[in-house]
Amino acid sequence: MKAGADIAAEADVAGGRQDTKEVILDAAEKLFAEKTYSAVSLRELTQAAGVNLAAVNYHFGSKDALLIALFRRGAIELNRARARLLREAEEKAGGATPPVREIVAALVLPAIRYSFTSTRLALYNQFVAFARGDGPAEAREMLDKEVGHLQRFALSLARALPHLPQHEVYWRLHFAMGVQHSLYTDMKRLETLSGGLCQLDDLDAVANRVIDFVTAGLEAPYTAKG
Amino acid sequence: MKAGADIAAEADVAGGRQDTKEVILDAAEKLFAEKTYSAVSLRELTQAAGVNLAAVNYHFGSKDALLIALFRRGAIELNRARARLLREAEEKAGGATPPVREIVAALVLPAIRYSFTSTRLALYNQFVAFARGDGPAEAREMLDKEVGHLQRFALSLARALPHLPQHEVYWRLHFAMGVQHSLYTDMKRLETLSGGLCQLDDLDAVANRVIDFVTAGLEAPYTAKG
DNA sequence: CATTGACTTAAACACTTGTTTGAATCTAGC
DNA sequence: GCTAGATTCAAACAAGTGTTTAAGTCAATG
Repeated sequence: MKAGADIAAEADVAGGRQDTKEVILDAAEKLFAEKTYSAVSLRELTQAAGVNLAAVNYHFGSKDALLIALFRRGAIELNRARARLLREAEEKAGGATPPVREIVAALVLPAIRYSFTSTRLALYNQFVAFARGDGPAEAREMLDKEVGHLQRFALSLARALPHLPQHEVYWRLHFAMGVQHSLYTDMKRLETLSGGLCQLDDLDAVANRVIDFVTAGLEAPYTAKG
Repeated sequence: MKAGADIAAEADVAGGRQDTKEVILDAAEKLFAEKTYSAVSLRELTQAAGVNLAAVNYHFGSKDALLIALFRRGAIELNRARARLLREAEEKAGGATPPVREIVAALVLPAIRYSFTSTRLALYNQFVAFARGDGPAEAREMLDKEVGHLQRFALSLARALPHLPQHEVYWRLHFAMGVQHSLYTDMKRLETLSGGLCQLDDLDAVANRVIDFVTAGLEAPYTAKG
């Protein structure tokens, strides 16, 4: 049985090999993003991580549990960063509503940072498919909690865009998430489309681009039908 | 050996059972979208399609070849529809450049239609992962050809948005594709986020929403850095 | 130093995977 | 009506899957 894994986390960091649990998570993050959760075998995964085959089942219980732990690690960090930025923007605005552009920045910046430093976000869709499919109820609950975090942004945007009906705000927030997704899926397509002209190199430039696009989309005039 | 499969395609349509090849493609389209290419076994797939286990290998050669054929069927139809709409918009504009909004409509409308009638588009990301991963060169070539079709839209948009440098046009076209993707991935999130308020029910309304958002994003002022 | 408990390891387990086979069935064409 | 070729079918195949086991290693504790 395991026990002190959490306490003795940073056992021999300088020694070269970090905590096994985290080594596995890192390797899984990379491989699941490159291929697919179900396309990556535990043998391939553990070999890439440099750990024994049984390590995954020992430390996480099962392959499914590994995916859940992996998603949890990423979701917590991401939502924490988003919430902090949104709070800062709200404080800066005093009692008033922050401008749309700053709400968008709070929503989008953490994800953009991840796009530059890791493949962490790329497995979101994988996890959704897993959760909706055969995945356990625990996975579905995590997705629901994820939605809960987005509600704060929906609220803020609704206040900043009073000319829009509530459901339109939801739709446009959804589209904004789609733009965000485009940063860690299909980047290859953009690179070949642009002949190598467009790449994830300058974080500030990319961030500005995304924020410009999304802000304009959110602020677009509302053309109700007939 | 097979031979007359293509000619005798519509053998007994009225009899109840359509061509086996297409029954398999339809079932695969549905299942691959719901779960994942590698998460769907041939046994599950053939059972859902009501055909024998060996039918896939007989008609397509392998599971991989089935995925490729599936993607090809969808890509051809989609690109054909897009190209037609773009051509019509250009003809309507005479020699001049069509307005951004109509270019966007040509790009987006066919995909939106598919989102309402089938799960066809949902496997795009799956296919990308497959092609970049262990997939055969044939798959990668298909993706490149896909990019080629997008070039026509990049060109049209560049003409309609002369104030933007070329690479910025590419980026924004990329974002537009991201918005499009949001229609067939994560719709569940939007539904729970909005408490069931937002759904894929009224095609024209959704189309207008998407076109409004994307057009505004594309036409956003260009804020070059430094 | 011996012992405990967390961790690692190699081997085996039961099971599912995609694919192949060879016989059975069906369908035109002479 | 019979033959030839396309299609279907049940059964088997080899390879790979996630998981479990039991022996082994190691560091800290008493």
